[in-house]
Amino acid sequence: VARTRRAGATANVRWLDPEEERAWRAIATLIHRLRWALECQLEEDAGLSFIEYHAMARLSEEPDGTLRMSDLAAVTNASLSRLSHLVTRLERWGFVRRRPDPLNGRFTQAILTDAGYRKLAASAPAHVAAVRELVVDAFTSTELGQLRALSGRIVDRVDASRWKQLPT
Amino acid sequence: VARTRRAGATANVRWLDPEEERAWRAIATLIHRLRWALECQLEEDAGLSFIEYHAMARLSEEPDGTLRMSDLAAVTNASLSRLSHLVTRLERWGFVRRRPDPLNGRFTQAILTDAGYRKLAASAPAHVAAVRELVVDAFTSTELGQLRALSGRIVDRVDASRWKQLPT
DNA sequence: CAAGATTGATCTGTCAATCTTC
DNA sequence: GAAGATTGACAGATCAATCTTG
Repeated sequence: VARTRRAGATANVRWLDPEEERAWRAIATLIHRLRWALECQLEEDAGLSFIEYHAMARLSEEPDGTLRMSDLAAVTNASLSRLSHLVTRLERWGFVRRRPDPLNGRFTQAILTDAGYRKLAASAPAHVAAVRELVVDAFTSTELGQLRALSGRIVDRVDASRWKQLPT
Repeated sequence: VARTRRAGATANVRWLDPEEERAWRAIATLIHRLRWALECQLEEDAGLSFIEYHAMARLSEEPDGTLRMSDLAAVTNASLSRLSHLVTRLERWGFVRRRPDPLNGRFTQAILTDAGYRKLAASAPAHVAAVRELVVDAFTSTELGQLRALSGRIVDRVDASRWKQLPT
């Protein structure tokens, strides 16, 4: 992280010891490289970004392929503004369409089109294969459980922190 | 990931079972949210992005505060082009300066300035505190070791995959 | 007027093309 | 001519401001 003591930071900071430092670097590398690899895979194989793919995947899990923009933003960890730009793109490509929620005109529904379903169906196998290759198949089911638990603990910490908030 | 079977992807794909799916989602959430939280923390407390901070932190670890651009790119997981833009910014702010490597003019050295050291020293305590709060202090040292090992295994897989390559 | 959503300005990252040094 | 580095054009994300509906 920061072996900056010699630079004059003399405060009473609990610096990371070597063991902690190594663990932290491993995790920092993970969150960078794994993300990058999956972005590349989707870009190459499907011409979609990670978030575009996952937005469509989430829609496909709804019985009617429909979700409110604000709900979709929440499940994809995206800001509403980012999602709006992104859905504009997906709309231009014909994979999603938008309409005001009939039940409450303040909401906007994002709806996966038939072309969207087909795109997803064509893209999913390669993506799942990559997730297996890079993550799932690297572990026993016990280890996978550990990994899930440990990851969950960090995410809980984030949720409890002052940075839990996603952008506007 | 993609429960898209019903959308027509009938190929012989090994889809994720519920257990695997849950583990994968936990990791996918982790790599997104943790990164985001740390970006926010550094932005708020130091006005630096994650990668700007780490570029300076790596420089500070060298005895002379100096690293070749290509080496700095490698250790920060950045492309040379990204790093170049980024160092231009750091240079404008007075935290880093550049000069051709005296030993071999093809290389460019990035050098942390005194102002850069001071900036880092001022920024490090809050960042380390965040890393502790969100990650390190959430675990026993045994668990931290596990986390490091599990993360390392994924990174190894990425390195062995066709997506290991970083961009130009 | 508050919640949901969109838009436009701006900044950062990527990609391709270029420049320099050996 | 190839490795290291930079540059400029473009795509995508953020932030603040705005619009719309209840």
